[in-house]
This record gives sequence, C-alpha cells and structure tokens, in this order.
Amino acid sequence: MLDAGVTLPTEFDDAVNWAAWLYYADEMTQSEIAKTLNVSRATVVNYLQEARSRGIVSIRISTYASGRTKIARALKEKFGLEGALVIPSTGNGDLVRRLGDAGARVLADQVTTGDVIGVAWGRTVLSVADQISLPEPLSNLTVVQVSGSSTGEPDFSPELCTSLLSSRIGARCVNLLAPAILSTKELRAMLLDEPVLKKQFDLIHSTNRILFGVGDVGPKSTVRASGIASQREIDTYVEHGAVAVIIGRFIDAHGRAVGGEHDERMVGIALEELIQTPNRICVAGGAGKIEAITATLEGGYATHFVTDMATGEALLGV
Amino acid sequence: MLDAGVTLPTEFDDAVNWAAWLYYADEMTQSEIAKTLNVSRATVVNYLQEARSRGIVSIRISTYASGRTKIARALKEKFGLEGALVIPSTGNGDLVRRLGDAGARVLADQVTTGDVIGVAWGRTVLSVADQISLPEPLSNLTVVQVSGSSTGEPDFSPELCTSLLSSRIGARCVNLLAPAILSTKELRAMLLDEPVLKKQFDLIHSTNRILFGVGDVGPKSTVRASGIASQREIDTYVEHGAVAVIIGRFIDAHGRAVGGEHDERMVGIALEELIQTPNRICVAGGAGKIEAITATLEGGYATHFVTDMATGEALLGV
DNA sequence: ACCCGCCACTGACACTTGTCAATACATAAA
DNA sequence: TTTATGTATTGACAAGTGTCAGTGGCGGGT
Repeated sequence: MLDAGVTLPTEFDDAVNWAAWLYYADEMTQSEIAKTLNVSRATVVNYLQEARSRGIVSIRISTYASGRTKIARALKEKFGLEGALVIPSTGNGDLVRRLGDAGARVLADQVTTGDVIGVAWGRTVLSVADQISLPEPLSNLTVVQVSGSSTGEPDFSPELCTSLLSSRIGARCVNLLAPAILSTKELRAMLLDEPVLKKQFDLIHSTNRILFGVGDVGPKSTVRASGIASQREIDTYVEHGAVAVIIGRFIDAHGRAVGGEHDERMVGIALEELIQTPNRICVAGGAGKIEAITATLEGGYATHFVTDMATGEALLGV
Repeated sequence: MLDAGVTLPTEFDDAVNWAAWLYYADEMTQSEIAKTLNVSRATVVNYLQEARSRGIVSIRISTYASGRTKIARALKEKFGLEGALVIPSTGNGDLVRRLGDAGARVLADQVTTGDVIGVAWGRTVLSVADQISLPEPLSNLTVVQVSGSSTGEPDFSPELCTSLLSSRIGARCVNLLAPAILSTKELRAMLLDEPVLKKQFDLIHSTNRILFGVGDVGPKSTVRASGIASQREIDTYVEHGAVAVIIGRFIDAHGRAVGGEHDERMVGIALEELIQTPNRICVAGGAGKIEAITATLEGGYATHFVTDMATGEALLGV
C-alpha cells in the first residue's frame, strides 16, 4: 500500500486529530482526507463524528454576537441584565433540551480556573449539566450544591444536578449534606450549627457564579413534584402572592421574597445571599412561565439570562 | 405570507444568528431552517457562511487534544516544550498559510485580557497575523513590535505584522519607532537613550507573550531579503557558525547567540530578553528549516511550538 | 486449533450542502 | 419619472456528506 504523501497515523487518536485538522482547518473534503489518510471516506466520517463528540472539535456560537440581536438587547435594557442569550424558537423541538444546550454554552463561555460554581436544581438546570462540555480542561473548579437535598422526584434533584455538572467539567463536587426541608426551624438551626454544614455554607457564600432556573407555581409545576413543600404549603405561598420559585424560595410578582413559617425550615441559599453572587445565570423559558420569569428578572436575581425567542417576546410584550 | 411557527427576524444580523443556532446547536438541516425563516435554502447557506466568516460561529480544534498526538508528545519530550501543535502534512497545500492558521489558533487560545503580546516578523508570523480572529473581543490587549523597522521587503515587515495582528484582535498597537539596523553602535546607543524609545523598550520588557518564526540562512532565506543585514554580513555570521535567525538575531547549531559588530548595531529585543518572556510561541516548518528549527528549540527559545508533521518527524529523526 | 464476539472499517445509496448565473429589490443619481 | 448600480436572494445542478447493513481482522475463551 502506497503512502499518499502523508505519514500514516500510528495511533487511533492521532487519526481523529489529523482528520479534524484537515477537515475543519484546511477545509479539505472528506474524500481528499480519505485519500490522504488511506482509509475509506466512511471512516473519515466516523473520525469526524468522534472528534466532535469527544470535544476535539468544538463549534462555538458567539454569545457575544447573539447578545446583539434585537430581543436580547431589549431584554437587557428592560431588566438591566449584563447579558442575554435568546435562541430561536422552533415550535416543535424540546425546549428544555434546547435551553439546556444554550445555558451550557453560556456557562462554558464564562467559567474560568478557580471558579466556585453554585448549582440549583430543576429540569432546566439538569439539562444544562447534561450538555455542558469544556473545550479544554480547567483546573481548580468547584461545583457546590446550594440547596438541601430533596426526597421527591429524583430525576432532577439537587444532588444529581451538582454531581452531573461537576463530572462533565472535571470539577470538585460538593454536595450539601442535609435535607432541603426540616420539620422545625429549631432543628434547622441546630443542623446548620454543625461544623460540617458551617463549612459547606462558607463555600456556598464564596461561590462566584451560580446557575439556576425558574419554577412557576401552577398545578403541574416542578416545585409541586419536588417534595420540598406540601401542596397546602405551596397554596399558602400562592395566597401570599407567590408567582415563582427560585432555588426553593418563593417570590411575588415584583420579585420580593414571600416568607413564612415553611421558609424558615428550608436549608439552602437565601435570596439575599443569591443576589450577592457576582455572576448569576438564569435559564428559563416556556409559555407557562412568563409571569414567574418576569418576577425573577424584576427582582434582579439574574445577571445573565438565557431563553428562547417566544418567551423573550412575551416577556417584552407586557 | 404566513408566519411559519417562528417570529420573523426583523434585522439582518438577527437572521444570521438564528440560522447559526438552528444549524449548529439544533442540528437542523438547511432546508428546515429555510422553512422556519421563510427564505430559500441558498440564503441559509449564505447566512451560515456569513456567520462563520464574521466569527459568530467559530470552529475550534482543541490544541489540548492535538498536543496528545505521538509526534507532539515526542517533540515536547525532546525539547522540553510546554506545548506542541503538529498539524498534518498535505504535501500540496501552502505550508506557510496552514502553519499561520495553526499558530493563530494557538495564540487565540492563549490570549487573555490585559496581555502584552510581542510580535516578531517574517512570512509565517505575518500569516498568523492575517488569519487570527478572537471568538469574543478581549479588553486591554497590547501588541508590541519587538524589533526595529526594516527598509527591505515590505511584505512581511515588522510594522505590518504588528499592525495587522493588532487590528485583527482589537489590540492597542505599539510600533517601534526606529530602524532595525543603524550604521554605528554609538548612534544606536544614542537613539535608545531617547525617552520615546526607552518607553517602548519598557513595554517590550513587559510582554508576557511573544510570537516569532525561525529563519534559515540559506541563499533564498527571508533574512537575506529583509535588508537587516548585507549578504556579506550574513556570510560572516554563517562563518561563525550561525544556522538560524530569530527576531533578527543569529544563533548557532546549539542555539547559542552568534554575536558580532553588526549585532551591536541592531535595534530590537535581545535573545536574553526573549527568553525572559513567560510565553514564547514559535511557528515554523519546512524541509529547508530543519537545522534552523532544531537550533531554536535546543536553545530553549520557545515554550510553545507549532509545526507540521513532516517537519516534526524530521526534527525527531536526527 | 477453533469459534465467538467485538469493533474498526467499507461500499453504495439517499440525502444534504455548496455553487453560480440569473433575478428581484433597494437606493441614488439623472 | 427613468436609469444605473450594488446587494440580497433564488432555482437548479453538481458536489459533498451521513447512513447502515455487511465485511474483515483480532483477541479471549474453550
């Protein structure tokens, strides 16, 4: 077999790299690459897929450029955001998956060495965690669970969100070793006095970035499936004006905290603490969440906001 | 005209963005996107090309992953490099262009806010400058010309390399306001005493990153076309063992500086100063430069090295 | 030695994408 | 108003790409 002008790759990994360079940097066609590498074109296709899936090749869509679209600019203006990313609506595709992807890109864009990243929970946050990948490994990253662990729906529990995200980006993972909700506020106070938890809360207070979603309080909402509060307790919050939940805390239409007895039994970051975090990325969208998201943004809980176009327009159309 | 499930883009810029997201993030086909956006598929093709060329979409090939190929690892090992990037050889394509692209990717990967980037000159360096583009703008970048300006071949002069690179990455540009070579070393000393030049040399000494190529001393070499030295002066260097030129300075086969009277009349960063810079990116390749590159790497002048496979193998095969 | 399972690889087909000359549209000048 | 000029867009064709069932080779197990 003749060597067609290139020394043959001696390791499998190498071949994937050569293919990636020849295709994406040199813009050769797959057939040309196949000839150069002495393999079939189908194999080149496989190499390129491998390169993409392993992150050897990463396609980045500038969040900077996207932040300059009309809607994103309007959202930034209206709610005083530092950054907004509005993805196109498709009408069909699974919105949570798509928002997760977008949120992952925003987070991946911003993360740097040494970051301590707080992570809330919910379907959207889990979706972000599931899809994130860094183009190169970063050293000294920490992911911290910012609310207690819930006993309800395990598919998007705080622990899962935290551990999935941390493993995807190669970060140290710190799970909060306490239930999200306790039966009395005295017990909560005693628990928080434990040295282990004190240490964890110190870490929570040192997060420089936090990722969270927005929950509504409707009949099919995540918060009602989460187990952090009974249906009656949630109803009580709603009676007191609550329209949204962020990281387990209820807020009214203007973004003000809605407190109560139940609130004082919860373990997790408080809204006043959240707002101290320099970089607060909120990912949320969907027709049913307009009111909840408006409340969140009006409350100034987010510095960066990721949504889709339909939601963005609804938020502006009020 | 019916709105096909998506609100129509109201600005041109927006359309390009939506297309980019739908194609690269959602992996929709161009036909689907065309339907969604109510334009022809050909227009979508144009949008996507626009998105790529404007850097809204950037395809990144992990230099981290490429550094793990056999040859790159061997080069790092042999010459004690921090990083090596070896691109595949094609036999046909224009090597300078391809190395320039690779070097640009390495530099773009490493540059961060606040950097002061020293830039040498030469065909390869110019090629890097010509092809670099940052995925997002970075603030407070400075590009410094590290050697005096030459009167010879203007196609790859120090000024051009510096100003092109700085404009491509949106950096402040500092050109060295002095000729590369003066007629006496006394004049050189006087000139360097000028406050303007003192200030510029201060900046040169504070560069934290430097980009340079390697010149050979053969009959058709860049240095002989550059005008920084006469053919006779170059011959004299060669007689004293010079096999390579980096940033206007001659070195022997082991990377040691080859001095001389001419050397003392040059304006530009010295080799001892070069080696103080924390991050030194060297881009070079080609069959005729093996000896010169070996000398450069043995001298420890580079921390990061970019080359092609054929050159890499030749460097290892010694 | 044999069989089995695994996985990289292949060939041919159907689909997706890029190209390019021609067209529609806008804006500015006559 | 018409004409000119440049730019965004299109349709149809050529070229490039993804898929998938099937092949071939290699190591582990019996």
